[in-house]
This record gives sequence, C-alpha cells and structure tokens, in this order.
Amino acid sequence: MGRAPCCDKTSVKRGPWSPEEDELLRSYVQNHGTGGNWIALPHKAGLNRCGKSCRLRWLNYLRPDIKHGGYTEQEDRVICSLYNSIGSRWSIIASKLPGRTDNDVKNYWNTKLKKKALAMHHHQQEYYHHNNQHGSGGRGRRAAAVATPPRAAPQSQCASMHPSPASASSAITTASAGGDAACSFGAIYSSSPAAALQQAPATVLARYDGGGAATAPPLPPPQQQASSSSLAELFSSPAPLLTHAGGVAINSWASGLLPFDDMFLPELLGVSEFAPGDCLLGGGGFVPLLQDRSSLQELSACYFPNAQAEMWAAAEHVKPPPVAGLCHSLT
DNA sequence: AAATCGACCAACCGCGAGAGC
DNA sequence: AGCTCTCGCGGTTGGTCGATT
Repeated sequence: MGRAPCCDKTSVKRGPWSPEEDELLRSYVQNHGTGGNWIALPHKAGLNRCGKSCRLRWLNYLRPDIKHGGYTEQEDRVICSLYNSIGSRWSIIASKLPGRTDNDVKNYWNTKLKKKALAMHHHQQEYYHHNNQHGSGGRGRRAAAVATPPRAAPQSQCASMHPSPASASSAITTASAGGDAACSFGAIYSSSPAAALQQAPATVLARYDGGGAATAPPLPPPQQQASSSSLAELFSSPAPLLTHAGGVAINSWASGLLPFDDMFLPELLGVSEFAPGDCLLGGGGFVPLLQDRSSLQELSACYFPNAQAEMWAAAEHVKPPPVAGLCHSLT
C-alpha cells in the first residue's frame, strides 16, 4: 500500500516560488518559527503550498545564513574528502560547510565538482600507471605504496572517485553475504579486539574488499603494528583493499593507488594536523595513525555504526558510547 | 536570427526513521 | 505492539539561461 500524500497536490501551488510567497514564508518563520510542524505552517502563513515545499524553500533558499555559489578551494576539498569518505551523505557534508545546504552541495557536486574530480582522478591514474611501469618492475600494489604520489596537489585534490562506503554502515552484513562485493571489516588488532581497543595506540579499522576473497589478511604480531614497513607488507594482499581509519574510508595505494586526501580528517577528529610521523605507511604514507581512540570511536559510531557495534560486541570490556549523540557532535 | 545543446539549480518525489498515540 | 504522522534525506526531474551551431 502506498504512502498517503502529505497534502492534496491538486489544490496546492507547485513550481517556482514568487517573491510574495517568499516574503510570506520568511516573515512568518521569523516571527513565529516553524512551530515544529511544517505541514500546518503553510495554512497559518497564508500560503497555498505543501508543507514540504515550504520547508525546502526555507532551508535551501530563505534562511538568512545561506550562501549561494562561490565555492572556495577549501570547500571543494572538504566536499571531495567527505564524499570520498562517506559517499553521498549530503546533509553531513553540508553541515561541515557553514551556509551551505545539502541540496546546494549536491547540485554543486553533480554539476561541477564531480567533473573536476574525475579529471583529477584520471590524471592521478595516469601518474601512477606511469610510475609503476618505470619504477618497480610491475609489482603492482607494493610498488605503488613505495611511489610517493603528488601529495597535496595545489588545487582541488580529490583523492578518489569511489565513495567507498556510502554503504559502509552495512558493510559487515555485506561481508557475510559474500559475492563480488564481498568485503569485511576488521581491526588490526594486537592480539584480540578487546586488547587492541584497550592497549593499542593505533587501531585502524580495515575493510578488505573484493576479488571474491572476503578474508582479511593475517593479523600481524603486536610488534609489527609500530612498523610502517610491516604494515605495508600486511596490506600487500592480492585483493584490492580499502582501509578505514576510525571508520573513515581511505582509498589508499592499495586499491586505486590514490592518496587519501586527509585535509578534513584532522578537523573531524579535533586535532590540528597529523604529524609526518603519524602515518602508518611511511614515505608520504596515507593512513593517519590515530592516537585518539575516543575520536576514532566517534567517527566509527557515526559512519560505521554496524561495524562499530560488532567491534564493541567483540571488545566486551569496552563500553560503547551513546551513538545518537556522537553524530551530532560531528555534524 | 533561430534552433539546438548543455550547464545549472530550484523544486519535487519517495523512502526510512523516529516520535507520539 | 502497531499504527499514523511528520521530518529529513538523497535521488531525480524539469525549467531557465547562456553558448554554440
């Protein structure tokens, strides 16, 4: 059975808003607020519009703090970073850009930034292809890990066009289902998940994608965690691989041979920047070493609730934080 | 000058989540 | 527990406008 319409579409005005309607809506909301009920608002405001339409008009256009157009390079990078990390979750992305709306960001991405990013992606693919052919005797991924990418390209560096896990929150389920898209999340634990969460200075959630092989590479001995070269070895499994730091997907050298644009992650984590040594893979490495476990957990909870839930289940000594508030703290 | 095309963006649509009853 | 209602979200559509042919 279909859903009942929120209003009678035949009796309400649709299409572009007139300046008079804008003024009616603006003055009503400014004087009375939304009253928590958009459905009733148009009637009270004297508008012959659907409540949803009013809400959209207010949020996307009439709100006093709205910015239109004129995206800065920094905003480009934020959008690219987050799209790369969390996919098309426009409301979250927009919440990190003051004055921008999800609709605006979405439109901007679809019409302009995506093309820019695609061009950059293509350029980077060519760069790495060239590097691999001449630099390492065709050892593929490993070689790419050694090759230092043109890090922090000056303008609009969009690391990847593959929003790894818009679907990330269901990634574990996907893993157990198997198939081509099979993947699994795991943590690089020292000995057990609980031990890792309690002891390890860095716990990097990893997602192992693909190739029909849903198994994770073998866990490293504890001492290897501190060694960037060992981790590079760890990641040299045949399957394409994505890594997640704190639940934020990082398209690393292992999959598309692309560097993670880490411009935004420090901000999310509340740290000023990653020190050069804070990279697991070394040599311009791409996986930030997350020292702050609580920040990592926050990100996990927000972007990978299911993955985290499984981690908490495994790490029985660690009490999960309240998930609901975490996203708010991030968004 | 007219027709066509493509870019842009406001608005719509349908769905899921959550609150309230 | 189940139903209804509303909100918020992401995907899509359609109108407008400038550039090109």
